[in-house]
Amino acid sequence: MNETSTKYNPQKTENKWYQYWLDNKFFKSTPDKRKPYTIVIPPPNVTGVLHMGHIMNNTIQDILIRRARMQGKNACWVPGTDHASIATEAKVVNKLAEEGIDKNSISRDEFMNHAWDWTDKHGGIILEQLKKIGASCDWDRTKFTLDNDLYESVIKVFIDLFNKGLIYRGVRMVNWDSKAKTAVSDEEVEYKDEQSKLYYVKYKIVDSNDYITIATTRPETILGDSAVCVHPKDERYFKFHGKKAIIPLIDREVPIITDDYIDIEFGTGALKVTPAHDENDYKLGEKHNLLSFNIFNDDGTMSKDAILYENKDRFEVRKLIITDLEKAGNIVKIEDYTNRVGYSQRTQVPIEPKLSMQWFLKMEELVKPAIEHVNNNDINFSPKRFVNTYNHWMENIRDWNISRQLWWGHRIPAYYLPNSNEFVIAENIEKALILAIEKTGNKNLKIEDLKQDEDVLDTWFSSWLWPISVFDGIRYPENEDIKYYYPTNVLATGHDIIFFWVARMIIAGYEFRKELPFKDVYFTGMVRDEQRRKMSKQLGNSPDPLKLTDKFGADGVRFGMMLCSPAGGDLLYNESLPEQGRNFSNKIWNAFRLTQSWEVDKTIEQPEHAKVALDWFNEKFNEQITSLNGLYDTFKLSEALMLVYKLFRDEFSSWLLEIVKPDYQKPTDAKTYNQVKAYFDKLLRILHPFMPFITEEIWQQLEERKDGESIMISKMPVSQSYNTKMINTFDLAKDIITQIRNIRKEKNISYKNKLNLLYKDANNSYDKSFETVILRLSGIDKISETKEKVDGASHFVVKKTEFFVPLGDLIDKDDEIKKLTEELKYATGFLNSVMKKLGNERFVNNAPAQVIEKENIKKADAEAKIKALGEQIKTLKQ
RNA sequence: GAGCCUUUAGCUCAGUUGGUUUAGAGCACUUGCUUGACAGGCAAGGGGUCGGCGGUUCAAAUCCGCCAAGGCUCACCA
Repeated sequence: MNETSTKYNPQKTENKWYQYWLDNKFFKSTPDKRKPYTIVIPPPNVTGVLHMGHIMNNTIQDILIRRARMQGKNACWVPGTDHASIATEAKVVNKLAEEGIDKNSISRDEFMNHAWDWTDKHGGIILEQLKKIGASCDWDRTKFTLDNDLYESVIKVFIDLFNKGLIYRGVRMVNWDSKAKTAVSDEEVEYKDEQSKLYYVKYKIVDSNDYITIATTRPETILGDSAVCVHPKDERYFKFHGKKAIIPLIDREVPIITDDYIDIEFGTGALKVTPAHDENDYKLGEKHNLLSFNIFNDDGTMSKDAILYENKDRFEVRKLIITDLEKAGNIVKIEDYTNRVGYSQRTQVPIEPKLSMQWFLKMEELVKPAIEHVNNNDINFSPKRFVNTYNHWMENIRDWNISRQLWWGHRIPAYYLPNSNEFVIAENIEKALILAIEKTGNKNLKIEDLKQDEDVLDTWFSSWLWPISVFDGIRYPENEDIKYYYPTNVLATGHDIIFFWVARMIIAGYEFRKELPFKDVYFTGMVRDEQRRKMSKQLGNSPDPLKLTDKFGADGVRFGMMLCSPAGGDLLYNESLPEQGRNFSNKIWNAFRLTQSWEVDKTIEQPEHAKVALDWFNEKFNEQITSLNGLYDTFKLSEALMLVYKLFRDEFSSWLLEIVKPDYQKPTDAKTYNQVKAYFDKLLRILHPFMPFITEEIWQQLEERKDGESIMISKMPVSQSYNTKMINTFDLAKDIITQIRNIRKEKNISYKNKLNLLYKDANNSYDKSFETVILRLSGIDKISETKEKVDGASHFVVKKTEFFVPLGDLIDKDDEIKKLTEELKYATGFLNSVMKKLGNERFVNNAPAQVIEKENIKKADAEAKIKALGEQIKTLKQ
């Protein structure tokens, strides 16, 4: 009669329900009287595509937001994308290069047109992909960091910070990315250990035949040397104090200076000093007033100032100069050496320390409230340990280089006066002109005379405002949205961007709204493969998430991702995870098919076994809801899912449904049917945040639903008190059933052969509440009391009650004795461990009374069991 | 070099302020059952001296110290 497929088919339902949710505007949120629950998405790169990390991260957010919505809160999940200046610009530059267009040959405006074309073409694909996994974002609120309102917010913030004296411009040693041709922040540099060489090179001493030997890993920078430095106390070099050395190949005379920065033990104890291309050398240069030779061009080739090898790449030059130095007789030796080389996080080329003019944000004062409010738990990190990492960075914070030599981004609102380094800061050129006239007193200045700074701001300089700017709280601090939705409730993001983003959002929150940006931060781990390798395109170990959803269903994939992603821990992905999710979908589906197949006969009474089982399930359900809420509160989402999984699969399907399902081709009573349906409904609701599609599909079929009804706006079951005693009693019944099943298995007795069960209850502790359940699930005909031991019966003890299953000839005495002896051995061992405690005088004198009481109960139970087992063995042996 | 974290069954992890059976779950594995919801399901089973050593305590997977292995973050040794 039921033609529903035995397998759940996600393809048939997922798009349908997503569209239904959209059509009914269930994701939409506007301020009202309810409590808000707000999440802002960590904006993915606008031209990015969905990867496994996004699935995990956004599934977490969707779970939290769907639950909040069902709890009656006004849930608002704001989606959006990030312009990702350096990454996107690199993609556009590459694309232009493929078309034979050099970025340097076109104007800024032309480039921006290309970049916008690219963005329009590829942008937002990732948001469409998020819909496939069920993300319930309020799409009407979708933001992009280069939208006008967000752009203006960034500029406004820049001006504000400048006027507070926190932004300055200056020449500093910065991390130069010679591929993207821009400076990057300290955080954007990744250090890698690298096998390289340590070159020992001798420099001739002026007016002498003597040489001084230095050691360097970067011989190409010899051309930029302006001194040789030794430790003032290094006796080997006393003779060179005050002398000059000659740079090989270019014959430049440089002073030999002394400074206790030098490590006497390292290399030869003599250091070549290249102030323009090394942070420490730069400091030495400033201290000792050395010349600075900038020997590199912006693209990493040698500049005119290098004198030799002009326009050749720095790494090619490294080889060339070694050959030339060898020819000139200056190489003393070359050793293998492991050192750390900084790479640009975005372009993966080695970073070149370089002196350049940049804009910086002073951080020292800004971080103070951000440190305070994380450490006093106003903002709560899950897991807690990330507070350490956070503190370490915040307490050693350095000024933030916020300028980038790129075009794709928010252009720095500094306008230079004609032929001058003097500038004014203003939100647009018209206002800049007014300020410029004020500043110079020159009323003839025109807009054309002003020149805007060419640089754009670091991408993170816009992202750090995200929780505020998506609600337009920078431009309009008193608007209804920002007042209602801010602070947001929870941020779910990877711990790899704790400094880039999380810390800076907290700083911005306190600076611009005097308030935290979010109450909780849930740090996710990385998605890795089974060998703990990061997912990457090169390794080819990253599955295509959309293919996975095709294969296993979005619910299956979500289930797989969540089942073992502990907060902050890495997820070791393999395909068995979504497979388990798909299998569970089938399980739910088939439980539904089962209930659908029941025919209801309104004339029959509810049988006793169904009544007590449903009573028990009510208590069990409430107990589990209470635990579930606790897990949510502590962000233990994997455990929360596991709890729901077990509740559905074990308690509901394997126990409850097995008990209440009618006999083959028999009808069921109306009361049982309705109660089961009601619990099914409740279970679907608690499952919904994890598996939104299948729960909607079944929920819609479970009852007649009106158009516009949906599980996603139904009420989440709330925690209620529950009867622990009933739950425990049922557990004892489960024990008895398991024991009988074991006997059947051992003796190979089919369920078709009915058995009898007798119990001997000397302590009056046997609870009969679930007898009808025992009868039903263990194929027992009759349960009766006995005062005496029963011959020819299999025997077991649950709690303090002895049970006998008469088996007649099937009993093998030796087997039975062996089994009981094993049990006796365990019980005796257990009793011994209890007695050891109770026999310890100091334990009895010092331990709390309730602990001792528990031990006494254990002792009594064990003794009763041992006595019963012993007697039974004795009987058998007669 | 500094700091932080981790170490519990084959794998991934729980284990709440030390005391609810001489340690738990999921997956994997083994066995049995299954023509009446479930290309699977059900039932059961095996598997751990809680990284090592020492200490505190009546009581330690849990607290402290040392050691070992692994990981993360930060840092200017050419």
